[in-house]
Amino acid sequence: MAIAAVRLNQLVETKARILDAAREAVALSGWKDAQIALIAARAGVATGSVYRYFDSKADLYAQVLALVSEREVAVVAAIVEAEGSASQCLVDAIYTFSVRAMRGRRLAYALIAEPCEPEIDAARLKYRAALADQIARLVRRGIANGEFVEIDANVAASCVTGAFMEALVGPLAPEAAPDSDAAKAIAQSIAGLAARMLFRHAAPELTRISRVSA
Amino acid sequence: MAIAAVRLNQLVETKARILDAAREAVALSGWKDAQIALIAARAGVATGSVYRYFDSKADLYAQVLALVSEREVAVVAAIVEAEGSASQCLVDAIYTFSVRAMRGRRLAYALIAEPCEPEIDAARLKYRAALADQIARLVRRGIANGEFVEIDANVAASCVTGAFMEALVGPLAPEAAPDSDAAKAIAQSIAGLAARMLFRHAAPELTRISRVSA
DNA sequence: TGTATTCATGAATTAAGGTTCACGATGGCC
DNA sequence: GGCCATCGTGAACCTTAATTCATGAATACA
Repeated sequence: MAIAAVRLNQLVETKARILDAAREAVALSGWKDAQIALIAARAGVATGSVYRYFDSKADLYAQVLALVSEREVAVVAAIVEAEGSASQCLVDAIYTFSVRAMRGRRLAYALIAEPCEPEIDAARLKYRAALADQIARLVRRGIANGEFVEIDANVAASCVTGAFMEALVGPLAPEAAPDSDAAKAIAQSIAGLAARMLFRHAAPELTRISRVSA
Repeated sequence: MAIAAVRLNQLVETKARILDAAREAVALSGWKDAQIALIAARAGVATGSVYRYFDSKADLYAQVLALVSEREVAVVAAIVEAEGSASQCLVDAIYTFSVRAMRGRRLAYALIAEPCEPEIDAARLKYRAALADQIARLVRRGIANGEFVEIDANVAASCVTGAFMEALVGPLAPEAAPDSDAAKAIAQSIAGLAARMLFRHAAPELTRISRVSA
């Protein structure tokens, strides 16, 4: 039984190594390297072995997406749950998400926006939806306590999510060194802008933030 | 020469018929029907004939995208150029774009959000960029005359474009119920919200708009 | 009318990876 | 140690459309 546990552990480790290899390949050069044969080589297993752990390529990448996304959604969820005004939580959530995305720029781009196969693209929608759900909760809280304008929470959450996502990865996405002051300023701009959509009263601190980024 | 002109005309017509067939196929059932053989049959020509007019499948759909998109960008551009406050132009532009998109839901969904082949997806970026460019011009105008907060125009345009595009995806999705009254209300919500990001002073009329959609 | 050129055809070819599978190796169990 | 179940292997197989091309028809022009 003790030995069986070791064996099981190896299975889990191999699966993890394949997932890691897949994530790394995408983080390094995007979806063009997301080929089973390449991933297998990178993970140090045979092509066929990948199919001992995953039903299909789509299944593999759905799990890669889940792995990375769940962490990000959890981070945002924690901020959403935090004490403080809905306005502040909203700005914090977007700012934090943005900074984290900029840190893993290539991977974030791949997971959010890079053209990829339809099947993988479809899996991304779940991630986006999960993120928008967190924002929607915050929006409801802000509306309930009068901080935000009264508006359909789902539409508002879509707008907010779309705004910061597009600004982060869109064609006009700013290129700045991760963790640099410039990157932080951009994240602040984005967070400030996106959150402004909902504020019932203009946020005085935004002016300062916008000056920093200008 | 007169006969040669007729012949030339037929060539142009055939090309147009193929483009139309491609657009209609996508408008009817999305990218899964975007196959050369199907398009050819729909246009009443042989499969190979498509390649007399287009270099490749990607080329064909790039032209379909251009055809449809240029019209939409032109509509937005006209509104951007129009008299009036930048705020009003911005709301009008987004509202009009949204209403037009909802009118041709299936096509708009395919052109904006539906998972599709990477090569076609890449072509969509040009459209998005062209649209964002129009918004950016408006943002600069609004900043210049003091209507909008002072912020990097490209970041702001990305946020605005991302906001209304993302918000449209849900309502445009084939599974969403088409309802034109609700569509107008949603378009108003989206336009009001997205524009609010930039307003220096809260727009009093948004409250009314938000009530309509709530 | 003869001939060259262009255009249309659609079955056959290609391409590119995902997926399978027959076989060998390894570990667990008695 | 012998046997069974599981896992690893990677070359061969498939699948799915895009793309090509040899052939024939139609047209322009002399």
